[in-house]
Amino acid sequence: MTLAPRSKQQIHALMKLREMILAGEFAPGERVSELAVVEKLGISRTPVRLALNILQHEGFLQGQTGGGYRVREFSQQDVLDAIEIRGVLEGAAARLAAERRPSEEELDALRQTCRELDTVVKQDMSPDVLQRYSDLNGQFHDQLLALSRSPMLARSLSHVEALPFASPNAFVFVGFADNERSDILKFAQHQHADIVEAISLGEGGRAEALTREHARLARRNLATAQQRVDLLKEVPGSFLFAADAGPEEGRD
Amino acid sequence: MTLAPRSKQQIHALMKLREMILAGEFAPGERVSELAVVEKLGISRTPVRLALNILQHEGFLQGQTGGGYRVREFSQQDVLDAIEIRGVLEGAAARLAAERRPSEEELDALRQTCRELDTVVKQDMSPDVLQRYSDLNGQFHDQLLALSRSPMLARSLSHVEALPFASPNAFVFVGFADNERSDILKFAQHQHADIVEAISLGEGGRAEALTREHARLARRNLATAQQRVDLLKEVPGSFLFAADAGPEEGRD
DNA sequence: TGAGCCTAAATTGTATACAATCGCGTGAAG
DNA sequence: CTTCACGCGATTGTATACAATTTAGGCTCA
Repeated sequence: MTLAPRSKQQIHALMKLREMILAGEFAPGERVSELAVVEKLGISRTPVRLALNILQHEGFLQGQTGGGYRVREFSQQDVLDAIEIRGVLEGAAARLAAERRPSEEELDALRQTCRELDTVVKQDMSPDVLQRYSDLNGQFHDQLLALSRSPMLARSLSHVEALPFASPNAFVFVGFADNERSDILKFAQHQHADIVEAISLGEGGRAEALTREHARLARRNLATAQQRVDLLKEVPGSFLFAADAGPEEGRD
Repeated sequence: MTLAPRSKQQIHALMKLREMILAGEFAPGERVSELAVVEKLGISRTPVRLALNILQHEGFLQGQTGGGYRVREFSQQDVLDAIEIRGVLEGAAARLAAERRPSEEELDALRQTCRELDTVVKQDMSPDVLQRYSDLNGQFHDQLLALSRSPMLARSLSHVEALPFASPNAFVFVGFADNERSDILKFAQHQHADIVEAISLGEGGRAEALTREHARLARRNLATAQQRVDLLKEVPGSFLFAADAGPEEGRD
C-alpha cells in the first residue's frame, strides 16, 4: 500500500531500506541509526527520517524510547499469526461480499479470474506458469476484497499484507518440488472455486469459513517450507527466508 | 498506540493536530498544508511533517498525489465497517485465547475485571460510574487481547482502534438517556461474562461468535446515537460526532 | 573494589535556507 | 473565441547547520 510517497529521494530511501532489511543486511534487533543509513545510501537525513518512520508503521522497524529504531524481529509464531489474521480478514471480506449481494457483472470479473486460474493449474509447472499463477492469485484476492465494498477492510488488510510473509503469494515461490507444488496449487484453486460459489449463492458463513481455510493452506505450506529451509540453511526461526520470496512477489 | 514519538515538538504537533482534526477545525476533505499548520502551531516544518505522516498512517489524513494531505472523510458505512472489523479481530482474539488455553492465573485477571464490571453496572448511572465502566471495559478488552498471546493481532487491532469511533468505548458517552444506558451496559456486561465463560471452557467458536456480537452491540448503539444526533444537530454523516467522545475516552 | 557522578562524544530532534515541483492565471496566436 | 504555452506564485521536497538529549567511559571518592 505504500501510501503515496511522492518524491524521488524519499521513495528511493524507502525501497532501498526495505530491500536491505528483507535481504537481512541488518541483524534482527540491530539498532539502525540514521547516520549509518545516510552514509550507505548517500541521501540526506530528512528523507531517510521519513522512510524510517514509514517503515516503523509498516512493521519492519520498532521505535525505541529515547530515539532510534531497531529492526523488528518476527518469531515463527508471529509469521503464522500474521497469516491467520489475513485469513480472518479475508474471511470477513468474503462474508461481506456474499452478504452485500454483488451484481452479476461484479461477480463475473472474479469468475473470469477463477477460470483463468483453472487453466493455469492444469499446465506443467514452470517459472512462467508459476508467475502467471501468482499474478492471477493476487488478482483474485484483490477482486474478492473489492467485492466486500469496504475501504476500511481494505485498509486493515493492507496493514497486514505490508508484511511480505503474510501476502497471499508468500508461499508460492518457496521450498517445494514441482509435483508437490502442482498439487498444492490445484487444491488452492479448488478452494477459490468454492469461495466464488459461496459468494454467488449469498452463503456468507460458508464463504468466510472457506476463505479462512484457504489462508490456512498457505500457513501450513509456509510452516512446511520453513521446516525444510531450517534444516537446509540452519537459519532457525529467522523470518528472512520468507522475506526472500517477498520483494519479487508483486501483489500490487 | 502512538508508537513512541519521542520528542517534545513532534508529540506536541501530533496531539494538537489530532485534537484539531477531531474537533472539526478542518473541513473534511479540506487540503491541509504544512505552512498553514506551521503558522497555527508555531512549530517548524520538520516535526509538523513527521506528525502529518503519522496521522496519515493512523488514517486521519490522506496523502495526495503531487504532495500535500487532505482530511480523510469517513462515511457512515466506514464507521460501521470499522466497528465490524474490530469485532472480527477481537473475535479472533477470543478464539485464540480459548484455543491457546490460558492458565488459571491469566484467566483470573479477566475474571476479576468482569466481577468489578458486574458491580459497576448495578450502580446508578452517573458520570463517575460511567467513567469507571469505561475504564474497566477498556481493561477487559485489553486483557482479552493479551490472552490471545498474539503480538500480531494486537498490532492489527491497534491500527483499527486508532480511529476513535472504532474503540470499544466509543459508544459509551454518546446519545443515550441514563436508563437506556444502564440497560445497554447491563446487556454488554452479560456478554462479557459469557465471553469469559467460553474462553474458560476452551470453546473457541462460541467465544468468537459472542465477541463479534458484542461489537455488534456497540455498532447498533452507535448507529442509533448517530441517527439521533443527525436529527438534532443536522450533521449528517459526519464522523465528527463520534470523534467528539474520542479524546477523553481513555482506553488504557 | 565498587558505586556514582561528571564530562565528552555520538546521535537524534529542530529549524531554516534552498531547490524542485505543481498549479493556475494570463497572454498571445490560430 | 478557444486553446496552448509560458511564467510566476505557492507549496512541497531536500540538505544542512545547530540544539538538545542520550550514552558510554573514566575518574574520583567512599
